[in-house]
Amino acid sequence: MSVTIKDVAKRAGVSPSTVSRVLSNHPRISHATSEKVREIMEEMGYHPNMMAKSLVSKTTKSLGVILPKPAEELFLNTFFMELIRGIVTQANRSGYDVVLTSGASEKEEVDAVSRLVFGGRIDGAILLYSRQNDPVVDFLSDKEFPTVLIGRSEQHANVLSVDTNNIEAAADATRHLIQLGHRRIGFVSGPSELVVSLDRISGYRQALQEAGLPLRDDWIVEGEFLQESGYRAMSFFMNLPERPTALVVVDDIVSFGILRGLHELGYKVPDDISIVSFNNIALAELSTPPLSSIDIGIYHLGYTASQALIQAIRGDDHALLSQRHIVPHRLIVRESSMFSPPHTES
Amino acid sequence: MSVTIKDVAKRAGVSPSTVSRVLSNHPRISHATSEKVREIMEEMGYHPNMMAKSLVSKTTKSLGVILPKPAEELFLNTFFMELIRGIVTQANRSGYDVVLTSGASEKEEVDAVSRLVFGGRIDGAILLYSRQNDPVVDFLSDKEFPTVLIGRSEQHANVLSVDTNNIEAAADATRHLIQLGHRRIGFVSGPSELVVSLDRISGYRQALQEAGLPLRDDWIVEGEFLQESGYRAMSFFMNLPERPTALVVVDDIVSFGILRGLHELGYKVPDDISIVSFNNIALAELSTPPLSSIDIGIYHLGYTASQALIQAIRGDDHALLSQRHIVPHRLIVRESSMFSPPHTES
DNA sequence: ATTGTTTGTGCAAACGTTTTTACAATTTCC
DNA sequence: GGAAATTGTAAAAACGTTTGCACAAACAAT
Repeated sequence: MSVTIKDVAKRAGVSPSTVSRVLSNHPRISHATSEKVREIMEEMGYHPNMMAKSLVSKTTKSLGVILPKPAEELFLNTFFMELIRGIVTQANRSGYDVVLTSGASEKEEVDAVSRLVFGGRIDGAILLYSRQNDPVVDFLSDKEFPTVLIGRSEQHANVLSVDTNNIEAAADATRHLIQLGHRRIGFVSGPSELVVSLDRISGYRQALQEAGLPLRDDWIVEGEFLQESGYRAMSFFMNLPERPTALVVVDDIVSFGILRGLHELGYKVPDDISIVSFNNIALAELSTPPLSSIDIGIYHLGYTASQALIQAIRGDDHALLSQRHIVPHRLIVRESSMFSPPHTES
Repeated sequence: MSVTIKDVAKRAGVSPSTVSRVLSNHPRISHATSEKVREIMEEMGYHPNMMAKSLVSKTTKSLGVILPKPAEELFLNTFFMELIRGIVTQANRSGYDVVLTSGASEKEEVDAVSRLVFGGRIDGAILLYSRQNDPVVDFLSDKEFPTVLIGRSEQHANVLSVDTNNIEAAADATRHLIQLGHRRIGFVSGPSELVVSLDRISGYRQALQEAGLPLRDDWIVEGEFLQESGYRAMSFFMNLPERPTALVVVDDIVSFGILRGLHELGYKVPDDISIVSFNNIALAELSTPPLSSIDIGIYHLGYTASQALIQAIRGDDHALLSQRHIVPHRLIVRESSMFSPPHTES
C-alpha cells in the first residue's frame, strides 16, 4: 500500500487538491504551504501514481517503438541497438519512457500497435525501418496518431520522418573513389523494395555522371543486407572479364561478406579493389582491413526521431508536422579505400 | 473521445459491470449476453483503456528493462540487441509490454528505476549486465520488487537470475583446444570486477588441471570487452619467448582485436595460433577466419529472463524465487581452431 | 466604507475500469 | 410445493489523480 496524495494531504492538514497543485507548481499556491507539503512528501516517500495521472490527463509520457517484424538479418546489425539507444536517451531526458514492441507477423504487429494506441499506453510512435506499404504506417497515419518514421516512405508524405540524405551520401562515397582515381566503380545494392536502396543507387549514378563516367547498369548488383549477398556480389564482379577497381556497397555487413570472399580468393583490399560502404557500424573499424564507410549518425537518427516525436506530441506544431528531418552524414576514410587503383586503361 | 465500457453497455442495454465481465470471461455470464456484447464491442470499435485497468488492478502488464549506464563498449556488441529481442518476444507473447530505460549516471539510473517502480509503471524489472554492488539491484531487492538479473551477482543471492554456466563453458572451450593437441594455452580475460570474467578463468583452470597441464598465471591477461584489449593481449603473448599455441578469449569482440593484430604481424590463424572465444555473436562467423566460439544463447537468455520474471510476478512462486536459471551453451567450432598446434616439445 | 480584484484553498466531479454486494429469476432438491 | 441452491445481472464503491467552480480572506481602488 503506497503513499497517496490523500495521505500526504491528511498529514499536511490540507486538501488533496492542494497537494496536487503543489506537485504541478500551480501559481496560486503559497510558498509556505508548498514548502510544508513538499517536506511531508519527502518524509513520507510519496511518489505519484502514473496510472492515475495518465487516466485523467489522457497522456502517458511514453513513446512506442515498433521493432520491425523479426527479419533476422536486421538484428545482426548493431544498427538497431544504436538507434534505440539514441531514442531512449533523448526520451528519458525529456521525461518520456519508451515502450518496445514487435510482432512475429504483420498482423501481430498491427495488433500490438493498436493495443498500445487504443489502450492509451503511448502518446506517440516511432517506426524503425518501415517497408513500402507498411500496414502499421497506414494504421497510424490513418488515426493521425503522432508518428515518426525512421527512414523515408514514398507514400506517406504526411508522416513525420527522420532520415539520411541517402542520395547525397551515396554520391559522396562515389566521389571519394573517383577522386582517388577510380574510373570503374561497381555498386552493390540492397533489396529494391527499400527506398534506401533506390536512393543510394541514384546518388551513385549522379556522381558518375558528374564525373563524366559511363553508367553501366550491369555493374549494379542487387542483394540483401546479408553477408552472403556480399559474397555473391564479389564472385560476380571478380569473374567479369573487365572488373571494377572499386565498389560502393550499401551496408557494412554486406561489405564484410565481400572482404571475406576477396580474402579467400587471395585478393588484397585496397590494392586489388577498393571498397566504401554505408552505416559505419562499430565493427567497420575492426574488420580486416578497416572499412571506409559513410557514417550516417545512427544514434543521432534515433535521438532526432525521439525529439521530433515529442515535439509533435506537445503540439509544437509550427507547421512542422509532415516534415522530414535530415541527419547529416560523413565519410569515414579507412584502409579499404586508401590507395589509388592499379594502372589500367579504361 | 474513444469508446468506453459505458458506451458499449448503453448500446447493449446492459450495465457496465456486465460488459466488464464479458471482457474477463466471467463464468456467470450468459452466452446470449456475451455474444451480443461482443458484437457491439466489435461494431463500435471498443478497446479497453489500459490506464484505467491498471489503476484498479494495480498491475500494468509491463516489464522494465534497465539498460546499463552507457558504457559505450557494450553497445558495440550485438549482444544487447539479441538479449532485448529475446525479452521483448517472450514478453509480448505473454501479453506484457516492455519499457526500456537507461541513465547517464548511476544516480540517474536509480532515479529512473524508482520512478518506474514507485510510479506503478512496471510490474517487474530485468537488469542487464549488473555490476558488483549495483545500486539498482540493491534498490530493487530491498523493495522486494520482482527482479531478474541477467548474469550472476555474488551479493544478491535472493534475486532471481538467468545466467550461463560460465565455469563449464570456459572449461569446454579449453578442453576443445586440449583435444586438438594444444598444451600451451593462454587466457584473455575481461575486467576482474565482473563475475563472468572470474568464472571463465575458473573454468579454464579447471580444464587445464583435469588434463594435468600446468597452471601459469602469467598466461592470463586481463582487459576489457574491447577490441583494443585483444590487440594488446596479442602483443603480449606474441612477444613471449615461449608462446602459447592457443588462446581462450573472453569475448568475440576481443578476439576480433586479436585476429586483426595477428593479421597485421603476418601470423596465420589457426596455423600459428588457435583461438576460441565466447558469445558467438553473429559476426563471429563473418570474421577472417571465422571464429570458434561458445554460443551462450543470448536470445534464449533474454527469453528465459522474461519468462522467469513473469512467473515471479504471477506469483507462481513454488519456491522458485531466488532461483538461478542456467541457459545451456554450446561450442561452435569454426576455422580459428580447426587445426592442431605446430609441432614443438612443451 | 463599499466595491472590486487578487490570492489561497477546499469540494466534488471526472477519468474508465474492476469488484463486492445485493437481488431477482430460475432451477434443483426432498 | 416450498426451501435451498444456482444463475444472471445491476448498483455502487473504489483505484489515485486533476481541475473547474466556489468561496473566504486579504488587499486595492474608488
